[in-house]
Amino acid sequence: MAEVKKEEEKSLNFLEEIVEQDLQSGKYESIRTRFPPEPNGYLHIGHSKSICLNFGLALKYGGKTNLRFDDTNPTTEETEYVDSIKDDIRWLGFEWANELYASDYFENLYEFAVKLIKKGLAYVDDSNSEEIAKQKGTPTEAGIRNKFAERTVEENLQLFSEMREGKFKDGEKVLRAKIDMTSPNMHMRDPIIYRIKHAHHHRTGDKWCIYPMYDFAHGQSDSIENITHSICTLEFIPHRPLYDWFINELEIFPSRQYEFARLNLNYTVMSKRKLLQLVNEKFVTSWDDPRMPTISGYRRRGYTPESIKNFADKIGVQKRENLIDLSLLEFCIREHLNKIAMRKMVVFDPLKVVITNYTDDHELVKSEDNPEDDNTSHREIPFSAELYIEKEDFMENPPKKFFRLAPGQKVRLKSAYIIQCNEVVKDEAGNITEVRCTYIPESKSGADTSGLKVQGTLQWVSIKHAITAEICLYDRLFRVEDPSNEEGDFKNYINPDSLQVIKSAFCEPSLKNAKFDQRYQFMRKGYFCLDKTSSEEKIVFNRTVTLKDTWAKEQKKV
RNA sequence: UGCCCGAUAGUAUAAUGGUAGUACGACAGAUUUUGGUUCUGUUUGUCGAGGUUCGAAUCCUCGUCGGGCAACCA
Repeated sequence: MAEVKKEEEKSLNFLEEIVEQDLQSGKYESIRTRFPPEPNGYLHIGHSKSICLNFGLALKYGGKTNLRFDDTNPTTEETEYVDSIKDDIRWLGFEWANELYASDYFENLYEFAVKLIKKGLAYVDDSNSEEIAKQKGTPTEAGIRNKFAERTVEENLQLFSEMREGKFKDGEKVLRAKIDMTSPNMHMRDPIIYRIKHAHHHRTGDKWCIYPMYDFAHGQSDSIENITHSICTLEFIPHRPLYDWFINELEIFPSRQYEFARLNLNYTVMSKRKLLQLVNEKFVTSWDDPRMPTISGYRRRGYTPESIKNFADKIGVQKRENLIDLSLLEFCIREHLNKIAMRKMVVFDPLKVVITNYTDDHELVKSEDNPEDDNTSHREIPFSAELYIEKEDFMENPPKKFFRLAPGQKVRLKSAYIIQCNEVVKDEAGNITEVRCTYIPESKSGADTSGLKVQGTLQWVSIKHAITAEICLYDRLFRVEDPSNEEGDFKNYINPDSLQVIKSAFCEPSLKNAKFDQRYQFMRKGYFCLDKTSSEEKIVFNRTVTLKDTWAKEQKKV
């Protein structure tokens, strides 16, 4: 009962409302959606919003979703992108009903164009692109129709056929829909629907030298597939009258287009064109560079599909422009990783600690793999008289509320003993080279009879048992919230410190067996995963996200 | 200057003519063998002016502000 109520309280987004109405009114028995990427780049986090919407809607209401590649422009599209897109969708955990291509419909689309010509609603225009642009007018001035619009149906049929046969060069002729050159909607002013491109297509090869424009391919493809709800982003709103016009004149299945606001994330850019620049101009290493907002970038960085889907759910769906806080995405990944990550101890910037009263060679201490898990497993970690702790966890002259190690101060070494610092050793230049401590034997974790209470707990590694690894620390790629909205080139706002590499960090020995699909929390540091380049010879970790750090925040205030 | 979208805390998102709520963030506190997690509390909002109504975030009018539209791109 309580569950039902909860379900009711969760309100629908505007697309869900439309779907429910259409289902209740009997307009459709079931729905069909599609995700229509153009294979000219990798998918980014913005696409994941669209993917979750399209697949999510179908899943929720018992419909199906097609994956359809919008491949009508052979000069920018490649098979590499097709593969990466399929890979990313699968990784997110969605299954498409059919893998389709707009290019599957080239023959249908050609016939549609012929039908339009026969109805006197399309004509072949010999003007070049400058002339066409000029005749189109401006938003405030009507366009004018040129003499080619007066060609007869027979002439148009003949010329269009010759276009297909390859009798003309690129740009020599186009096919235009005959609609209204005075429309206040620029898209209705006799839009170009076919252009000549003697280019090799990634699927149809050299079969075609004319290719349909987006507006003459997308809606018709939706219609051919009986898509009931064709969901796209806001910039296609002015295309909707055209979308409906073609469907109406062609007398085909009436798919309907609905628009939502695309996702924008602060401190990043979200356009394939810009992302391609970052790759081509080597600001990042590749499309899946962990700093990239691509799905493959987030994957390599250690984000989970669950966290991204949860994020998509939390940001909601609306028609207003938005700029989402990165902190929400980070919240989503921390929330998931906190539950699943194995805890490990790693020291990035070592300071040597000598336990002067520890006489054994070493012992093994037990530590839980995940305190969030009631049935957590445990591992054994070697403890000895010579350890590394983090340099920043020691201060010779600490401020108040510094709960870490300092002369005379006690801290607990996680899962081991409480130690007290007695002596600071320096080199001739005055740099601290090691600190000498004593441990309290009765304070062993799990068997503490010392009665001591300390405020700080540190991670540590035994020097002679430690293994080393390279660690990549990532930060936001841009220094400003909205790089695309700043003056000048967005690349001027790249954060120069978006990547910091620690060549040799000291890790507890169990990380020797780190697995590619396992997520780790390096205690008090953040969440990490193995990079795809990692090998037995050289272990490489990527930082997915830091832990929340209220101490750092506190210090910033000072 | 034409047409089309949109406007609710810092950021998102609910309330569908009837108590402006939720999440993230921020701030404060409790708990803690991670300055993590968890828990509690606090803070801040209906773009403006009119109108309809017993009652308006919601309906109407006029403004204001933001975004989009003039690729042989999608």
